[in-house]
Amino acid sequence: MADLLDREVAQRYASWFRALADPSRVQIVAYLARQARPMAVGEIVAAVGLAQSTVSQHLKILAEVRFVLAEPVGNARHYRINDNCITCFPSAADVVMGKPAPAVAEVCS
Amino acid sequence: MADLLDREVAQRYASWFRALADPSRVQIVAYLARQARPMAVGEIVAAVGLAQSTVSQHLKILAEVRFVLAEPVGNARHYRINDNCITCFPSAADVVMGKPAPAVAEVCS
DNA sequence: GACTTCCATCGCCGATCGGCGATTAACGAT
DNA sequence: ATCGTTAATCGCCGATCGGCGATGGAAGTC
Repeated sequence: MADLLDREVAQRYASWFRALADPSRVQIVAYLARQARPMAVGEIVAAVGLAQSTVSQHLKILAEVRFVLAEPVGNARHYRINDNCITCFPSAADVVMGKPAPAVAEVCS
Repeated sequence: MADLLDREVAQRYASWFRALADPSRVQIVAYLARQARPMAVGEIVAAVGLAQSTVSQHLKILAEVRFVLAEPVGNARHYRINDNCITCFPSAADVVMGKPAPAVAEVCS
């Protein structure tokens, strides 16, 4: 029981993985990660081909774990990838798979 | 729409993330990844402190995506981490976060 | 054979999920 | 003030999840 991953850490990582537990959300995050500029919701809707309300709900889930960040632009809202997650999320995957924690970065703010 | 991640790839990755979308399963995988030898179900039950049926169900989910492998040993069943996942799962996290696919390893058999 | 041990499976429960259409709210333009 | 436009929220649905106790089956022990 000594080398059992701390429950709070496990819970945080699980919340990250749960945010990507849906193929549409995986596509949205990967899509935003590949864009140079922040994208409006309508553009994401066009890209993934789901209803606007559905995409909005997915974006809310992704924003709650701060995988994506939003900024209001006039009438619209632009979403972009959170650069901190680009490094800290894969490192979480490393930790789960047994590699020693790579220094800091545990919390991607 | 061009740089939208392929749906099938997104689905496979989502199934991996969904397998770790629960803190108990994160603990189980991390636990097995840190063990030198395969562990019996009873040992895992003792480590995580859940009912035996619950742990067995979690192990089934983890085995379905081949994060863990099982081998019968006499009366018992020993579970161990799938070494292929140690590299291929974090690389999936990299792909989602926009890093170019690191060569092969896409499928951790 | 009878008995124990180990684990998978079943059935049940409340809770959460993923999808959608409809509505509401905020903003820009006229 | 009245329109469009954009996006968040609401309410509903069926489906899945996570937990448990109980049952069942396979392998070891006596």
